Amino acid sequence: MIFSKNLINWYSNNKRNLPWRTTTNPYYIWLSEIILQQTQVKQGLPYYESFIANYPTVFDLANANENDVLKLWQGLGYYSRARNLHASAKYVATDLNGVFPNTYKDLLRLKGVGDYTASAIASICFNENTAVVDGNVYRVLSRYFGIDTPINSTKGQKEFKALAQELIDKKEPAAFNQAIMEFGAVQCRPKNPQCNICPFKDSCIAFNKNRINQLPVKIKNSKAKKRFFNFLVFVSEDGRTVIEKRKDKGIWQNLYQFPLIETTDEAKTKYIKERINSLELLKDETFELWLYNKDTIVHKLSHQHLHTRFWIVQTKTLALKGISLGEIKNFPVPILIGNFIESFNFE
DNA sequence: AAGTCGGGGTC
DNA sequence: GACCCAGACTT
Repeated sequence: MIFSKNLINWYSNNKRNLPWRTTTNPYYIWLSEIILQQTQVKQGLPYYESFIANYPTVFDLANANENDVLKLWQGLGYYSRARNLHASAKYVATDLNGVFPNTYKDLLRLKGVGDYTASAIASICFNENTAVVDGNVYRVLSRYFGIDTPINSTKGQKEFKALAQELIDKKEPAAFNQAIMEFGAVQCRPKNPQCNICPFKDSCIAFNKNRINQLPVKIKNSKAKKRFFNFLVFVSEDGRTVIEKRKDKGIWQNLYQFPLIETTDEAKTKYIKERINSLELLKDETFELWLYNKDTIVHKLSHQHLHTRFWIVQTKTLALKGISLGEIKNFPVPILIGNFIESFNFE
């Protein structure tokens, strides 16, 4: 198909120089694809570099502690990716003797690897004829072919996957897949696409019907909910504080945080004081309480707005537990906590 | 089929 | 504010 040939041609002339494009080693390609899920290249790039530097082989990653893997992932978000990455590394290292699955079908068995990622690895590493459909592909195809089916509907997913599979260059699946994604990322962008210099503008339906800014169609998602977080930052005279691991399902699973009091609305100082008094941690210890951030920090996630306050709790000593202030930097924490630690400047 | 899971960036 | 990003998984 001429469209596919032109796309590959465009790619060979315009592709960015990226580190994972110099290898077909499935470990590195897999690593890059997991990191790049719902993540722009610019944001993922330094994480890719640090992962291959710290874990040059799948065995290194498999032998790591989950805490260390999460620490390296800190700030990238969607932390289930890191947990699944670690679990899959163990699976490949132990059950498969370090040899990656080499087909789309078998790759799908890895935790954290879905249709897109299995297609990407299978095509890039093993020349399998499986089309990738990511956000870029949805955009390029919906515009070029003028397709109105919502891309986040079941019907849309099937339709675009089938179309991409029809278009893929069977002799160069790796080049085609990367070409269509790169084209979407660099030229056929969500906002202000470069239609004026586009090699496909004569045949692009959206461009010729002046519908570029209407496509792709996407079903709107629900609004973010408000939550109110009160973190208790204990600081004892002997330089210790308290952190805890988030065990529950939900955001930030297996990351660490200061003891949290979640309320249904902006908490009053009196209420926080009462809650601290009821903690076993302090026994009969007296404490001084002050609010660190006068302005509530609103940390925005995709589906939640976290109205956050950091309460400093100064005491003489802490009953058992706790860590020294300097140790905090070894634990993986959400960026919300990390930013506080940096500004508070422990020790 | 609808929700959930982050953080950074653009407009 | 709304929307997007080399999506996957759970309910």
